[in-house]
Amino acid sequence: MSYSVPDKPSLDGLEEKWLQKWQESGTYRYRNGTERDVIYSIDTPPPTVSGSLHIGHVFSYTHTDVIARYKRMKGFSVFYPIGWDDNGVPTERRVQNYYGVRCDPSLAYDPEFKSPTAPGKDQIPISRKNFIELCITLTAEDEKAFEALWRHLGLSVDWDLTYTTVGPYAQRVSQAAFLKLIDKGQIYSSEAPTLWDVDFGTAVSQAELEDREIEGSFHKVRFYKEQDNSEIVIETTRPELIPAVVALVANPKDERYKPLFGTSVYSPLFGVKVPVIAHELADPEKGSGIAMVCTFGDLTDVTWWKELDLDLRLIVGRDGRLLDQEWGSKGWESRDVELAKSNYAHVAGKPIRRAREAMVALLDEQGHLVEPPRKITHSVKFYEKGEKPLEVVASRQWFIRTLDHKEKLIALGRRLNWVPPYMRVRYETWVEGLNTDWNVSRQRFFGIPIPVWYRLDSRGEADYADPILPSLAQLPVDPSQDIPPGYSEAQRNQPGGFISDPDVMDTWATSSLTPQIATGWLDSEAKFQSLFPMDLRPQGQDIIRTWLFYTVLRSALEHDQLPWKNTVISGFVLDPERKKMSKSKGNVVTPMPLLEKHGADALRYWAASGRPGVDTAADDGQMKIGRRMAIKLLNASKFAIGIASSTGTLKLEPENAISLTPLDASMFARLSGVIEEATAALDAYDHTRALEICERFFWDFCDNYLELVKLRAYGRESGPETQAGPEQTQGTISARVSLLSAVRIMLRLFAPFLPFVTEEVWSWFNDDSVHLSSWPSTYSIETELRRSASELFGVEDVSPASADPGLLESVSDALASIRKLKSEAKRSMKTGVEHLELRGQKTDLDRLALGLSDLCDAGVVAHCTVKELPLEKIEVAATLEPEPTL
RNA sequence: GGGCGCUUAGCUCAGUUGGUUAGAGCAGCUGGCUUACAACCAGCAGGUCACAGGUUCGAGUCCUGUAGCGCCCA
Repeated sequence: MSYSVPDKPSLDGLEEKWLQKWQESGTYRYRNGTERDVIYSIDTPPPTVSGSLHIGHVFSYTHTDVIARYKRMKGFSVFYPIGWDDNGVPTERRVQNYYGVRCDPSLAYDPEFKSPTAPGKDQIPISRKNFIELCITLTAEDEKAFEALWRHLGLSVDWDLTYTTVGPYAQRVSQAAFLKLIDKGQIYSSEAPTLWDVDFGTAVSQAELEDREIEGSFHKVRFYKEQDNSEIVIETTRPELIPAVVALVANPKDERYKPLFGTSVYSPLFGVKVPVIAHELADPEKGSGIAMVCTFGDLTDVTWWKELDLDLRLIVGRDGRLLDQEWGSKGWESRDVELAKSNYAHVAGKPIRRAREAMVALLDEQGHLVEPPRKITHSVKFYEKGEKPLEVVASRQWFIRTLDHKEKLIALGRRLNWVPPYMRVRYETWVEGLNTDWNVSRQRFFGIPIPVWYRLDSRGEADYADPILPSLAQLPVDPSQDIPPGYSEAQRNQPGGFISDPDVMDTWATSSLTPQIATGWLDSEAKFQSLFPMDLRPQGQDIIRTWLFYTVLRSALEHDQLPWKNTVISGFVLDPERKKMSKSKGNVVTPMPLLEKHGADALRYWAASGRPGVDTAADDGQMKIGRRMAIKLLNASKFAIGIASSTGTLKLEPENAISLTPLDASMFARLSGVIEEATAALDAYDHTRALEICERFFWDFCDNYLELVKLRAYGRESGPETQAGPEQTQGTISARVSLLSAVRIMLRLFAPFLPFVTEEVWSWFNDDSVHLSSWPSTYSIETELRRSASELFGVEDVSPASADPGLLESVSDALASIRKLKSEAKRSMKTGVEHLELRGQKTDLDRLALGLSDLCDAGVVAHCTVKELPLEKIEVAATLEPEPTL
């Protein structure tokens, strides 16, 4: 082995150099293992590539990479893929904004279509197929940006395993899982009231909801009793829904309304007769205590409609406008049809807000409004990506059964190892609070199609109860393009023929299958069994209720077990002022400039200093410390390796065996403890503690151990009085062997955290990659010593002296005392000490004696004496050499 | 309204099952160009562990309550 240590080591250029070498030599390639217990498989979060790259990605992906690198060094075959989440609404929205287009499914495909280079003022309508092509083009671009970031950061993923959530394989998995759920009766379609975003034109699921406080108004509105036309006053925030009223409800215990239960009232403006009914969900404290039930204003209306078996009068369309109605026809009876018609004409076709204003004006004009509307703020459900309150519309949707499995899902959650453990609570409260099955239909364009067709009868009515399914071998299918078995294209949309399900799946319906997609579930049973259940799911706390929950659900339904053994939940990254980052505040920190400024190792150091689950600020200071750490590693290693491998006139002839000095042995005794603690911390996914432990040791190694041994390590080869004796020669040999071994071990300890600088230093005196070396153990210290002894001196027999872990510390303490004396005297550290007196108890002094010559070297002590005194700790007194007179 | 987490030095954070005098880094101050590193080194100073009770021989740590901050769910 040759040693090539640069004179002026630098971090510059390390990243380009090593990224290229790792890529060329396939350092991180997954090596197929067959035994499950020597494989470590990671279910990496596929980032939404249409989303912005931000510092939060660097943070949590670094945590995962530290674990991946650690496990690789521990000898596991690490399965570490990455995926791109290209699916769904974020991509559609980005394509719309980027190209200035919108999808109009009624248009025909235009193969000649060229997207504008910049968005124009008005969005250009294009066909679904053209739109999807743009989605694919743009996501491919976005993936490159993400990949560049990940590579720059030094993530040790195997890029050959990359998948996407809209690629052909993901489609196959997603559709196959869908069909299997139909087989098992765990998925069903139904025409049901559904939460609906009118802008996006799609249904949304419970997991995508967000409560927001918005301004609204309470309107006191008169209804009229059937018996005597006397008035009864209700309060509502949704007066535009009065045409859709189907009942009034009050609490059964409410004395005010008890006499009315079972009677009927007429609605104002439209004269629709509706029953007054008791139901415990009616809150006597709210408004006048009696509520108007409409189909549908909110989810409570849905509950009442179901439980009380009420009529259905739908008036809100999917575009968020009031639908036309035929007053007087069945279901739209009125005691004054003409009045209803003329009043409804004022609101029909209008969007919700405008309809509301018009309705309030009508109520006021015709004397149905008791008093002017009263402003309130109230909590309303929104789609998390939406801008308008959700409406409830009736539409056909596919649902995966979740409510039936709550108990099982909670039990599974308790078998998962959560880091930190309290994150499990979030999962449990979410599962406990579920109130609807999972709606997986989305009325969007870019996504994985729901793989079913429906037969049309002779009148053109679809048979939804018995859909036509493709075979598994046929997948992936696009029902809007592909033809069901036994039919021809000519039969599409024809009576007696078929129609395709028009919808795509919820993004999460695919993302919840990342373990199956990544591990090749449909490809190779052997491969799948060797990787699944996976070992680790790292992810953010914000998607416990979505990604984590859904993945557990799918695994439970498909495999009847957990999808992984461990989950590590990362906290948020806050801005440098410890405020939450958000686009609207403009305080989002982008990672690339930081990577360029501080370097990947520095950024990784910062990330690794954030514990799982703990919110961490994007702190410039911490990154600087990381950079300093990397530079220190360069310098200290250069020094240690340089001394160890130096050749001079000094003749170093080891005996048959090399024996370490007590001080050197003490250093290794401490290092051994560091290895044990760091290993235990990483096994518990506490990367921060592992880093702290190693860092503490390293800095102490530099400040004390290196200073103590450097003269001895050089060897006294010059000067008349310092003719090296055999003992001194052995001391020099011990120091050199120790320095080389310690550096090799420390580099391996830091390798998962600082992959670039450790690899660089490693390359100075090793032929292989530090990242494919083994993680140190107590046992490997001996191996390392033998290796160094063999390389440096051709001797393999190293007998460590009986190690006293406390010796290095007590010698270091004594050195600190000497430094303090010099510092207080305002003298340089190289100031000579004419006479040093060590005072303390005999046992302490005897111990110190084992490191005394090193202490005197480091402290520049000429003469040293000891004095036994009953002191708790060693104390020192020193006579410094006189200040030079100028 | 319910739940979870946090509150320790000017700042950012450690602090294992309760056990000497509560630690580190940054910032500050005083020194030092010491041939690995001035992007460095040495030394110093800095804390009523949010507050109030309780358990205990002993509480930053366990229990109860209060306040503030953050997040999740209604």
